[in-house]
Amino acid sequence: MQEISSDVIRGYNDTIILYFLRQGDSYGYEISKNIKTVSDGKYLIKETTLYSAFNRLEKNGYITSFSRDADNGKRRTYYRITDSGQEYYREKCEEWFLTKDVIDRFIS
Amino acid sequence: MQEISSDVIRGYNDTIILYFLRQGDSYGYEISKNIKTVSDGKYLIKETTLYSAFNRLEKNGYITSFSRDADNGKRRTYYRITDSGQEYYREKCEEWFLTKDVIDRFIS
DNA sequence: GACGATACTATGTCTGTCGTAGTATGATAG
DNA sequence: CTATCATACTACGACAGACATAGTATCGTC
Repeated sequence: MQEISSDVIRGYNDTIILYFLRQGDSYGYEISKNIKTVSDGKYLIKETTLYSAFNRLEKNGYITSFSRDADNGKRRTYYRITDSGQEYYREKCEEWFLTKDVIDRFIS
Repeated sequence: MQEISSDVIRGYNDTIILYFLRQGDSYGYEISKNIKTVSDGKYLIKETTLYSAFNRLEKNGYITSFSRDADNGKRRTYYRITDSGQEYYREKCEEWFLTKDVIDRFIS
């Protein structure tokens, strides 16, 4: 099976995470499963990539985190998107359209 | 002016260079100008990025290089795409379509 | 004779991904 | 009742590619 480019995804992991957080608070494992589902298994994010993205996003003020006990008795770290994160997501979407258009010119 | 994502381009600089070499032998400065033209000035590749890409491409056998005196009396390093480079270009185009499709699912 | 365009090379920094490993809990199977 | 799997992370270090900065050298133009 042909693989997707992790060097391209690189620029959009933060955006992908925000995509899910826009739909409601979530946590690492769930987002990881959702990415798999939405991409039809074409993209499986690495745990380390995911959690370091959470840290970066929080440091930049795009998300906030809080711990909460889940149904299964486990303690999870949940993440919530901030207004600034919403704005960042919108900007990245704009950027994506432009970038896609430019690269398309070099593809035949 | 909205910028394009260098983290996305990152995965496609080699492909962009090969795009031009498929049209004929060329050299650094010319390719750099061509990238600017084709992208309508939206993407200006950095010199260091360009020349390190040439080195990588040659190391991987996707291009060969040779020196030749240009009209203006200057000595230039020209690059030529190899069969392997042609194949690599085609693969990267395939990959681009897949990657684009996956990322689009996370963009609204 | 200064300056800009051309045509590079060298070196080091930074960012994000990823490999590897480890910790800890709950659910499930044998 | 114990092994294994799914869940839910954290720590650490390696690596690749982009890029900042700087320097070299030639040619044409004013």
